[in-house]
Amino acid sequence: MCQNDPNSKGLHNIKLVLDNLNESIPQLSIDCVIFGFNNNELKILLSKFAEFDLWALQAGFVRQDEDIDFAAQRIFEERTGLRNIYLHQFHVFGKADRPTSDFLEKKLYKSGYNIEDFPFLKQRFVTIGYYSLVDFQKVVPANVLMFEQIEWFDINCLPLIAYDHKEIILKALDTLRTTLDYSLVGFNLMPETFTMNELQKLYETILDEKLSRNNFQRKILEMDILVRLEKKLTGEAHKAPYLYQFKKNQNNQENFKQDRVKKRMEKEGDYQI
Amino acid sequence: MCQNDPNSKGLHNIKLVLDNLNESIPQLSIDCVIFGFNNNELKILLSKFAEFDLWALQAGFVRQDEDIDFAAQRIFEERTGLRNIYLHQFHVFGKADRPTSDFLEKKLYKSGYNIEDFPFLKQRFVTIGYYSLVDFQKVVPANVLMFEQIEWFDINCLPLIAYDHKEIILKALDTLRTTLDYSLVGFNLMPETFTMNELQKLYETILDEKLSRNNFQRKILEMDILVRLEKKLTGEAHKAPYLYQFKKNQNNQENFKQDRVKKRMEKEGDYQI
DNA sequence: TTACATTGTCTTATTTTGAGACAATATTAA
DNA sequence: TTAATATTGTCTCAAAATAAGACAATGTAA
Repeated sequence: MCQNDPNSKGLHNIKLVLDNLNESIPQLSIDCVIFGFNNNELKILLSKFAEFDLWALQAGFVRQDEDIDFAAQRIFEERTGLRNIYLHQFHVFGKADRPTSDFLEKKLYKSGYNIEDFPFLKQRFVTIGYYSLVDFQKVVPANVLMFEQIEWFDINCLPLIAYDHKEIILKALDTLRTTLDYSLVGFNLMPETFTMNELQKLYETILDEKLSRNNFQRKILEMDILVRLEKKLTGEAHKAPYLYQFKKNQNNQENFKQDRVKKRMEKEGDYQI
Repeated sequence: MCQNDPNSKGLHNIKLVLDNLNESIPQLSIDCVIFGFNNNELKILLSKFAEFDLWALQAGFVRQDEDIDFAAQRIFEERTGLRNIYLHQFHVFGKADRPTSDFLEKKLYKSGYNIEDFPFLKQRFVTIGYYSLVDFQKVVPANVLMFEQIEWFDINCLPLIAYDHKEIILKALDTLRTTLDYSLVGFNLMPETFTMNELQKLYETILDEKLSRNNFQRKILEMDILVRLEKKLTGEAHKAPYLYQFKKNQNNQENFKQDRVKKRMEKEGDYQI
């Protein structure tokens, strides 16, 4: 499942990072929060630093001749193998006291590197957060640079997270929840075919709230974004559910739309006119 | 109305820009889109480059020891005199071909400067867009750096705009429209007291659509965010409207909320569950 | 005093949402 | 073979929200 190039692991790849940095905009980075859905759990893809028990978002830099959106695509593609997936730029994190990478210092020193060669370890970076929604089954996670492991983690069960990436993850999740677009999120996170119940579980997981079965089905079908296929015989002792598929063409990644706001407004006693 | 320090105009202030840049994160800038409402027109505050017929957003850089949000506040305060106004970070613009400041080159050369001293003129900057909503009457526009004029422009009647600032303005406007929060927008853009009709005009202007008078009044009053004051005798030949005021305390700038999304969804044939 | 334009509010029809009910049905147990 | 069971697909009806029309109230001008 996981393509690990043995040559692209460990701290010796710090040179590659340096090379990347020299061709990139200084003190600016990109962090990708990659969401997948599997086993009724919303997951994100994290990479483990070689020689540290620390996990981080899929990150990289912006080359001098590169659009920031393209840089995000490149970083995303390197780690997932997927192309043409919409990445949504959701927030810039730029506190003056953002954590730096100086935890690497000691190990680099031990490994015989000259610390003076890595001034960026102590520099504050401003980072642009992107998130994406992917079909869990289609991703082939790949290690890059100084990471030695890449894995999916349940959003409710995260390991020790590097930098302020926990905050970035929470902000991405919040943005996903408050701007949820029903057709787009489902389209990207679900496999080819699925049952209505599986789809409902996805939205319940993202929103962290129970939805009523009858009304969910009615609304989704009214939206006219699904094709009903044959029944799925699950082998279980009850009526077999239909399989569904998202209608093709109709989904336009560029046309990312927001939603899910009214409900929050109402909860807070506010609503629109 | 406009505080113009004669010492802070013209190209000779390019040195100040240089000083700022040397203490700042390279190739990263901040652009503030400042919205005001006056005379039933939605306006933004633009500054004119000295010696050019070119207008630009209120922009600046992020100091090495400064939060990006704080930098935006500082830039905003310099130009408006206002403090503690919420600035909403809405998008990062980072195309590889973003226009640079090289149009300044010729004039700097003529003025006897050494062009080699200004390498940043040809560098691509990534810029973070912020927008804010302010009470038109409270702003005291001030020139800074190499700008010689600062003025409000009707959103529908803009002058020649520098860089890609037109695109940034349109994106800010789009964000304002699609995430409109009724209580917050009104609270910030309206003067102390106003009539219901004036408030309705504001929303109609922002949304660029006509709203029905009866339902607007009902909904706004149901939101319970206004205090009704005495009537306003306008001298016109009809029933006098009441004056209103936003309830104090109740508005929390940190708690910026989104709205206005459902309607757009519906127009596009999509809606939430 | 009347005419007029606009305001504040009420009413009614329509649409949307929330919640319960029930028949249909694939499998298991008897 | 039949009954029991759990889940599915759909319908119904009440409640809530929204849209649109109507009308009395009222400052000012004629």
